[in-house]
Amino acid sequence: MTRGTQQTVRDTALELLIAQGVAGFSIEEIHRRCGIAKTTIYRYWPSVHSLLIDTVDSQIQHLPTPDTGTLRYDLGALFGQVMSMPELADKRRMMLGLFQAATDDPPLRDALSALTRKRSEPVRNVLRQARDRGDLRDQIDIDHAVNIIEGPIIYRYMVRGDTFHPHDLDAILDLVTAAVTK
Amino acid sequence: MTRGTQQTVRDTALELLIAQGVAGFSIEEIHRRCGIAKTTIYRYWPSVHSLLIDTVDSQIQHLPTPDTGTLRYDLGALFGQVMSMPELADKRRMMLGLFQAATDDPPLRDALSALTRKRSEPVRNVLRQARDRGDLRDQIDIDHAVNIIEGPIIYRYMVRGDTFHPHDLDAILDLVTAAVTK
DNA sequence: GTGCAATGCTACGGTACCGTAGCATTGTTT
DNA sequence: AAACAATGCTACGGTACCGTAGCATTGCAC
Repeated sequence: MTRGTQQTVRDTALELLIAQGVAGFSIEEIHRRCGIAKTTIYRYWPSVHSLLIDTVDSQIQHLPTPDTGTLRYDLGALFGQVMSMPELADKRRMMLGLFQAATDDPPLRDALSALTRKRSEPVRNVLRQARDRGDLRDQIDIDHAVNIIEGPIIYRYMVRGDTFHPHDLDAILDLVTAAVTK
Repeated sequence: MTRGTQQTVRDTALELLIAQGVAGFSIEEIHRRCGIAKTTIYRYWPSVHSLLIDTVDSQIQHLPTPDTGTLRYDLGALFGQVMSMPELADKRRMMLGLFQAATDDPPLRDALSALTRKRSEPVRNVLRQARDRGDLRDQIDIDHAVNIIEGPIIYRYMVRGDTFHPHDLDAILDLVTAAVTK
């Protein structure tokens, strides 16, 4: 059951990365959590580092794009969903650790860019829909617009870890929507 | 020369925190860097943790507020200065590590809030100036406005570590200024 | 120059991890 | 049941830190 073993390690590694962040990511802890022998893990991954990269890669997933007909509603639907997901506090720790570690680790940096890029795909999509409807300011750069929209929310709730009230989300989305639409 | 010793440790600790981030912050490394004996350091600080808190506190400093008469120019002056400071890449690592570590460390969290609050003080000030001139949208919340302005820039350059072009800064500031002004 | 406070040195015991070696066990295939 | 692959177990040697103890040294105060 080669496949099963590797998959168990992958799952446990992800669980650990979410729970403890990069700092707590170790082969010994993965072993403790899933029982698979340290030596077995080393037979499939040459180092902790390679397993970390692998784990980050496995996180990349496709997210659906809402299409309510209005940018503001699309964004509300999108972030409302994200901000209410259960493991948010844990993913926060994970992401901060990853960003930090990626500073001097090019492979991790690449894996992480792919992850964040994929994660912001729906925002890019709803902006394209808005542009196609003619709702965006002229000549606006989509990447900048994505940045304006995600930035305040991510910085506030993911980086600083401030408490979240739906009212705040609405206020922020009102403002950033105003910034990019006609 | 009690004072001198403690100050040397503080300075070295800060230098190390900037260079290596929280992960590389250790008493032994501070000793290696400044020559002051490990035991002496432990005579003044009971643990690594307390020295870390102390070091973060010592980072808090007052920043000047520009007053050009226009919000957009004030912001340009402010962030132009910040984005061109020499140790930016290193402070990036430091801040990310601190935010992460603060997640489950209340004293550190408090020290860090004070630091980020102080750091955003000039932004709050130029927004107040703009409001007093009557340039802001009505009933806008200053804290939200600060968040809208800093968020995109900090997320992009500090968190993700993307390369920085002055042109991008201008584009972002144009958009966020539009979001908060009449 | 004597005495006392500050600082330094060395050596611990403890913890947690890395990555590897050698051998034992399990379980599937045939 | 024999053979083989996958997995597990135990024990290493190595590294880097923590925080403490005991004693040696320095250097300023008087």
